[in-house]
Amino acid sequence: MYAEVLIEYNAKAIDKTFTYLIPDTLKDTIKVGMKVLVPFGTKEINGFVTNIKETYEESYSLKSISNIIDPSFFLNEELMQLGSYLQSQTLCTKIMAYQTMLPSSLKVKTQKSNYNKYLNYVELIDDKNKINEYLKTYAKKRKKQIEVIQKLQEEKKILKNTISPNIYKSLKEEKLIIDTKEQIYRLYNESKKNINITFSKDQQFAINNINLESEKTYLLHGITGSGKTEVYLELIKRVVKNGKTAIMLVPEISLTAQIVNKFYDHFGNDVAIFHSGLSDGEKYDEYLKILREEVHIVVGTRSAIFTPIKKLGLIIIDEEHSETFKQDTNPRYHALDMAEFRSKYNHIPIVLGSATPSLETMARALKGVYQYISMPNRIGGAILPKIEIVDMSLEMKKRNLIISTTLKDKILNRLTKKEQIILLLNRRGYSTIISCKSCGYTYKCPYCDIALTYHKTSNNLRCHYCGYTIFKSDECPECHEKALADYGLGTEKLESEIKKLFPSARVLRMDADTTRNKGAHEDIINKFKNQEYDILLGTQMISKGLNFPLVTLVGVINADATLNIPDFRSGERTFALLSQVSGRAGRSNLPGEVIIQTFNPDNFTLKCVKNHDYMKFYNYEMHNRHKLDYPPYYFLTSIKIASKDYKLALNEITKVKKYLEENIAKTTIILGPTPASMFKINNIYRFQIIIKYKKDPNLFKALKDLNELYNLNNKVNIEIDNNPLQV
DNA sequence: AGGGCTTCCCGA
DNA sequence: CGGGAAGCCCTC
Repeated sequence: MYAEVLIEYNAKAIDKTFTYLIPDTLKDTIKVGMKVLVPFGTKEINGFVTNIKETYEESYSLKSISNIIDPSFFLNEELMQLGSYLQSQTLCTKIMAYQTMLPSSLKVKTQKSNYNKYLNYVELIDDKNKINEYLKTYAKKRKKQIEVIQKLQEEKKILKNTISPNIYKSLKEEKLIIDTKEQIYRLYNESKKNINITFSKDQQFAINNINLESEKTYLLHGITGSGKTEVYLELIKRVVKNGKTAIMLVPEISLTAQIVNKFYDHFGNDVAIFHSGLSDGEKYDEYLKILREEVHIVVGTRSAIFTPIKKLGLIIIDEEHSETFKQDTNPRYHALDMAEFRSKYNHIPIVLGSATPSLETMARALKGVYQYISMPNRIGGAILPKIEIVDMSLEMKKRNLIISTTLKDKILNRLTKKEQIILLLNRRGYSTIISCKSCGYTYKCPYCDIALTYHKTSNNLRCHYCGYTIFKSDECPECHEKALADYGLGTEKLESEIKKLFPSARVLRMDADTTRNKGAHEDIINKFKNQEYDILLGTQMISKGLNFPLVTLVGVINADATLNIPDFRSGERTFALLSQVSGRAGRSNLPGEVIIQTFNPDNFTLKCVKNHDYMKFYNYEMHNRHKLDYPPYYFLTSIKIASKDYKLALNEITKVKKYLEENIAKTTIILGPTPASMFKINNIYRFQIIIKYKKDPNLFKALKDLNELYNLNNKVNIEIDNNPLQV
């Protein structure tokens, strides 16, 4: 028998299978989808079996597989097919596709001997005479030893580390005890509670209208606080009752903490969890629980879509609009795409949940491709917070650069009432955007409607989609003030400003810096929840799914920062973010209030946020997208060419454009080449082309060919991203 | 990817 | 002529 094996070097040049002989000793254990050790060139290296066959025709002589790395871990038929689909969609190397699907503890190059974790016990030997003899002989002398023996007679086994080392040693020397061990899981939770939920009308409607026997995709559009989680729990309960299993994807760890606890409460140890915060050992254990079919439910981030759970009955993607479901490094896959594959394979439904669905999803729902289910009311009759927009250009004249008078008064008011406050500071983009500090004017591309990026060396502003360029003038083209600048504010500066303004307030900061360590994230959330602090300030990570009943005020410091990021989706992102952060206010019987500070008080997106009007925003934004040929009307693909050699990169990207023009449909729009949004990193220059298409049967083949063309070129690298989120 | 083999350039 | 860097190509 022969095996086709992929070599575990992620290199385009060896992205093909090599044939090996299967030795007789491994014939019965080896399976497709297993990791093996093979001789390759001069050394032994990890490989991955993609096929097993009886015959072999080539003329070269074969080497034999040395060993199987771990026979209990392999990708099953479904996942092998999914891997191949992943490879074809993202054009990554074959080995990378399969590696992506296995937990990282199995990905390590130098294979660790064992991730299994055990508890060590001691037991008595199976020789009663010998034990009685000992008890008799030393009845008076060795009291401690006899205590242990008696305890062992009662309990059969006791933990090794509860016996003192000297006693253990002496009993072991007398050959009276033996060591035993039992495997344990690092994460274990049995705290299943009996919880009865009474569903709201909306929730009941949603549950009744999702057909668990169908193969449909549902959009569950429920406003913040409408109780989507309880719908998920009920659906999963029904799936498990039918003997099937479920995967639920969540955007990130900050959400996972609260959601995972809810799942533990409802399902106890029937849940496996996956997220990047787990150690390799923990991931290994959770994976093992699934392989051994000990759990029915998987909750995790993006990569949890690849778990080998059997009898899959339902896939849920919570916060469907979240961009974390698309991986932003190779392989650039979208979890929804993978979910659709598994839905078709298993003939099961997908439920997408969101308060602010992505435009793509909403468009499909309205077209009837997805089934649309709406939950327009908050549970318990809670009302949505009142949102007020504050014009910062008026505040500028009062020298209030960071906190407006309105927000300041409201914060003081909450502090005296002992209620809590969340302040959101938007992330700035990577590129420099020029705005007018007096009137809020921002330079935009007339063709692409995105903010122009400032290039200091040439003192001009450029669109990185189409290349449109204008010179930067000294004064604002709108109000003619000399107030054009790149404004930026970090969380640290905001923190010191807040402390200055409210010296008695207890302020907690949450951003990339303060959450670097494991568990720091949860720590901050718990501290704030326990009212150890009055004000929580941070970046977007504070906006997601957190439920703090005492928060009655949310302040958005600089709504413009996300609005002006040069990306056609910046409006959509701003709407989702601000709606979500607004949802943090007034989640109990205390009414909530939101203050949004901006230089663009008339911005349509902000007005829609203010009125909690998703549909109005949707229609407005769809109109823009239609006008400028953006998704969901067109699909996008970005192609980047990277090289240390500036001229070579420019040369090659021009060739790529020519190749595309000759090989893809004439109706397809090719934009660029332009410098990519991160043009020069580590002395590597990157140019990009953006492709907009509706239907192009030739495109995929052309991309595949281009990818292969550059496989053997080690001076130039090509990066292709289908449906990119950031362009 | 990484090792081995060839090529090519330059100094002696 | 030799040595060493640089490029090329193969790995079942």
